[in-house]
Amino acid sequence: MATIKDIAEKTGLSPTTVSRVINNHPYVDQSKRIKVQKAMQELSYVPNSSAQRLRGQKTNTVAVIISRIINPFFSHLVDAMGEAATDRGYQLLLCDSRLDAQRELEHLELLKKKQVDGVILASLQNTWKEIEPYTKFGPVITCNEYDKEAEMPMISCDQQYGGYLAVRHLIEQGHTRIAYAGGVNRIQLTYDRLQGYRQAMAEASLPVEDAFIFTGIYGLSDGIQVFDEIRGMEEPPTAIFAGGDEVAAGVIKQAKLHQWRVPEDIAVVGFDNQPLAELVEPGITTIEQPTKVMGIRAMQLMMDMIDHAGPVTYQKETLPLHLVKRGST
Amino acid sequence: MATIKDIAEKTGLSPTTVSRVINNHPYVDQSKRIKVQKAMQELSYVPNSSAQRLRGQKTNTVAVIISRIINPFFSHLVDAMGEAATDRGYQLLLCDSRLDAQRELEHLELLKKKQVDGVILASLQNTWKEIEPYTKFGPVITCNEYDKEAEMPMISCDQQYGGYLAVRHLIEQGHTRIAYAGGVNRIQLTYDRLQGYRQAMAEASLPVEDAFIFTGIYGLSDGIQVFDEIRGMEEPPTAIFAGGDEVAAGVIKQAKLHQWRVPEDIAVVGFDNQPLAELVEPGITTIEQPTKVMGIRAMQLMMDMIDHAGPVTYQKETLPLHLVKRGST
DNA sequence: CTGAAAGCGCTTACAG
DNA sequence: CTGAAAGCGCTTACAG
Repeated sequence: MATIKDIAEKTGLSPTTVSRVINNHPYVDQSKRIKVQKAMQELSYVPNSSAQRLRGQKTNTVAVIISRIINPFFSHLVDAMGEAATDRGYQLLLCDSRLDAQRELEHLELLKKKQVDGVILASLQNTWKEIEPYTKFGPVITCNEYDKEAEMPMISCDQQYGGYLAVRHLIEQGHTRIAYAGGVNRIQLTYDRLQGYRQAMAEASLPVEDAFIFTGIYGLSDGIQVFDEIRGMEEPPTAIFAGGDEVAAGVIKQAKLHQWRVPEDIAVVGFDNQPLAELVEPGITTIEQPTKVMGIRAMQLMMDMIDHAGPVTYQKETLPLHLVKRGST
Repeated sequence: MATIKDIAEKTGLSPTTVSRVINNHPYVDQSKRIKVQKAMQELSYVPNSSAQRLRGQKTNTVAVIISRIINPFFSHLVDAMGEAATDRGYQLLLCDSRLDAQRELEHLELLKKKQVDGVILASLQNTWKEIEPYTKFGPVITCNEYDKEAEMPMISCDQQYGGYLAVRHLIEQGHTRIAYAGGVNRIQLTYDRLQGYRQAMAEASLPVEDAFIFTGIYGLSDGIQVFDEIRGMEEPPTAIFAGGDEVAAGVIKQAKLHQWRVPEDIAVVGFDNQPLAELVEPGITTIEQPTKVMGIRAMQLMMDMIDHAGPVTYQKETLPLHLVKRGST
């Protein structure tokens, strides 16, 4: 493995000069520059990145923490972030927490280790109290998730409004008995969606029945289970707002299995507008999040923070959300 | 940011001793060990990873090259690899080529830069000729994709057999006019699936019509387009083997739109057994790949190669593939 | 335009 | 059991 010293020896120049041509400095004699470039070619020399990082105190890498990459929402978000990073010569280090708070903290250690220049939290398993100590080691921002108490930049969508939009739509379709099936309320984002549900119900003077509120619901199988519970009710809801398209797909799948018609017997609204939303039958009415824009904005903000390195004014940015109507309502 | 020197000063010991306790060396006086640990706590010290990497000539990171993370096949593969890596203290650096050969080569440069200890190619846009020079800078293996000429370890599935299984199944269902819609033949994996198709057809003495062979087909919209072409044919096929579940889903979606019944008017077989295969209606008969096992095996093999660092005997490993029967056939 | 020297933060023989 | 010294491969003032 060739080093800068090898190039220096081969060309009879100093490592300093070689370094200058590597980094495209001006004030290097043209003929020497060419000589160095030729030698680098011949020895297929590439600068050692650990040495550059150690010396430069910069990694050009940002860590992105998500809960799990197999969730299409995250894979699309990461895809957009990665593109934005590459455009400016940054790398993205993918870290999944698998919903484990401890693991999330371990990933934040990357900042202390100087293995990354900054961290984007797209999933949030800890509270601001746990996160805060890390912020003094480098920029930390949130994307998608947020925390009311946190004092860091956050790029997100108005989840309460999303929940409100979904439920208002169901109410407009004439429903009064509406169920909710979402994640865990400890997470702000989930909690807010439920608040949006309550807001729409209150606005229409409709009562909220405890039995219609399902929490800790995430995937397809959860959706199936929720439907089974609904099916067993004396007076079941006629509509359900699910906190994810996969949950919605599970409800629909199971409903059809039991000969319930969608949307006639049960109407369903999902969340995210994932590809599967238009593949299942009927298509899922859903709340679309501007995933791509959100990812790009978050990565750009992060890179700006790193590049300017000044104390960035703490800011929140909220992106619009809208309803996509399909056959399930 | 505390360094090893800070800890040494604070405790009145040498950096050497501090390093010893960081690395859990034996032969450190117990009381001193505790003193150092306390100081590390207080200064919230974490070793600088660039320094460790530079000094140790090891990164504990492996690069995984895929074409695009939003492809569920890859997100599941990466998920499995990531878990296997974490289990042994390795990190996974995700690199997407977006099907661009040049970008793939740039990712291979990570090996020269010593930013990773090895590379797993789960997507392959270059030929062995281009890849080969990189192999002298560290272990490079293939997972999922393969190349007949390449002399590197490869963990993969027998794609020809997969294609054969799919088409034989259609033939057993009584079909004789069978179309194929897959990727680009420049890729060995794709080419082999088509060979499997030909093999099954030949075995049943069925002719292969050129008009029934569609290549360069990848996503949902490609599937829609393929169906539209089929619909316009004088004598259309009665079945189609698609090189991916998304393509299959596109065909089915468009078929239903035009009132063709699936499988009565057109039977469809997909590939990968992705979640969506059981969500669409009818469910997609598909070829299941042991994605998880493949990912874990590849990562383990890579870590073995890195850890033993000896010249690994060049090996190929082929994993089983099987048919999952659903409503689309 | 060019080079010698110092140093980024660590670890590992080596000597005690 | 412990420490001084060298060195991993680079870049950046500094002096010329």
